[in-house]
Amino acid sequence: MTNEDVAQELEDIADLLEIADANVFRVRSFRRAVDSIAELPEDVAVLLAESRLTDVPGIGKSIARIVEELVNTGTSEEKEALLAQYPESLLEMLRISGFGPRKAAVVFRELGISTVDELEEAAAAGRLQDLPGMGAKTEDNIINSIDAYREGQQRALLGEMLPVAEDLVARLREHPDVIRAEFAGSTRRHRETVGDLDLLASSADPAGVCKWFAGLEILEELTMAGDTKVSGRLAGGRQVDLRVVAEASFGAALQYFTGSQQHNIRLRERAQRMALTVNEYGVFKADKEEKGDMVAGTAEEDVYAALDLPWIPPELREDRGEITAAEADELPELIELSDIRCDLHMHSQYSDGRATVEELARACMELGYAYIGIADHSQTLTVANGMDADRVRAQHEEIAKLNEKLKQEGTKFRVLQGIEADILSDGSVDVPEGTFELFDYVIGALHQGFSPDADKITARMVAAVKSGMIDIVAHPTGRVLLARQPYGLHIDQLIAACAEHDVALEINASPQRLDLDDTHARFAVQQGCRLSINTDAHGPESLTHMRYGVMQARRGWVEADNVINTWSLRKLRSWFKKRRS
DNA sequence: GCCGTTTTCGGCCCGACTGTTTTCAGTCG
Repeated sequence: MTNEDVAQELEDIADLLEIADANVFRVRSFRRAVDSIAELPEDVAVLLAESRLTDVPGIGKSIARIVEELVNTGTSEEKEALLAQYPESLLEMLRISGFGPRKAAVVFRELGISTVDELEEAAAAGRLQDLPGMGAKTEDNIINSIDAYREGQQRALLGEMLPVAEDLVARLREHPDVIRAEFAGSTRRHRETVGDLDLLASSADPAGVCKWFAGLEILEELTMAGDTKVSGRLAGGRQVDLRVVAEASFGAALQYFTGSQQHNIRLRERAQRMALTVNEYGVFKADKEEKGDMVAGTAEEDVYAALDLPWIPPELREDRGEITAAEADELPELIELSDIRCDLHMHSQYSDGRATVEELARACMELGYAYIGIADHSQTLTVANGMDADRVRAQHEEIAKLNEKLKQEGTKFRVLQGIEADILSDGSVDVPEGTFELFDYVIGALHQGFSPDADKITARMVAAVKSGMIDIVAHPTGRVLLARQPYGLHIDQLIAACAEHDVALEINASPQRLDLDDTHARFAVQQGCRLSINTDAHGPESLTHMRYGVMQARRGWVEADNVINTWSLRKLRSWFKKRRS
């Protein structure tokens, strides 16, 4: 059972407990455990075997016992007992916006409704309006929400939503009554996927701005329209929320709406201990004499300062120890896009890229890089026009000529020759016979023969790492966001091997991959691995995806020196050389 | 159910909006 499976089972229990009207704090505990397990870099089974599970924040004896039961038997008594009272199909109903556990319990108890289809039918037939707390309007909303749900309300890629958020913020800023505007939420935290867009503005006339925004033609549907808050849906069903506050509260509101929810809960608990209270309008005194006195609110930095903390970068605000680190003044100095001096994984026309080597080089000079590496596919990957030995030699000559030309032009920009070599089913590396010496470096990658057997895949990759043939492991888990699960892989073993043999792990910056993810990147650095952030571009236009790779690295607490792309060409070359000797 | 620089018991973040209510519960973030 994977961590994801365990988290799902615990979430089911939390949902069922809520339907069963259990203690709200008990439910909250389960939800906290779900989050903790979902983002664990290590396998729960490993933690369990080493009795380290209760070290995880939010997991105590009871939940640890349930996890143990799940890992050993695939189910738990807790869940079975709940399923004896409520059918599992009720859980799907909770996905319907505006329809929660209370209403689910009522329709099941009163009318025996247990599926989304039955719910829709009952709402359409007007059978819900006699139930307590429901009326004709409720039925309309349920029908609309079920439509939206069926449209497929899955999360969207950050790479798709960030440009939309940037555009909407620009439009807000053009409004004459808007003082400041930003996007917040998971978009500002640069999460790899985004559920909805959270926008924030300050104004002396919040109601006027809300009214204007509610009338924008890009909102295909309006779901909520108050004097300080507007919610609607974009084409395609994506939800957008706008909040408008007074300028004096902008910093507090930005902090609040950036989240994450767990991070905010930790902050507020801390505020309570300091006799303060935090909400989206500011930080206020909570003790009797001065109750309500405002301490901070205009700037986000001031909110943290009022809580005796340095400002915490949004990417870290996930309740993963950032508040403790901030307290001790031990926040990482996160890598920035401007630290990146090269991109080492891109494809030219020598395999499946659209541009020539020179076009890629010129585009990267424009981006301000000091050098790049071309890494075309190897011969086994015929579908991607992988290079055989002859083509490797031809490319080698072309790159040498280009470097000579660049030298003549007086620039120090240089092009390295790498290769994205397939790691074959026996763990050998597909570098064409007699060409190994030509390459400045080799990237190892898995593209075919995905076995369902995690042990096999792991052994194959570890063998390649141990062979001394590869310098970087490309997109280590093989996942494609919202499309393909990672191949089964014991990533802790791969990370251990990379640390031991000084092989870098890639953070593939393609918005569809972002592989490694944030928690694995952090774990890899903790284990002593180097990382390499690369775009895997197949044309010049996707070279700018580098920013998404850097965002993911920042979420993984990664500093510039952990990433080989921040090194000078001289330093990187000597590292490659040392690895070969 | 979890947790501890007031605590091993007694707390647990905070507010907007909606729809159904005559003062508030449910849902959401």
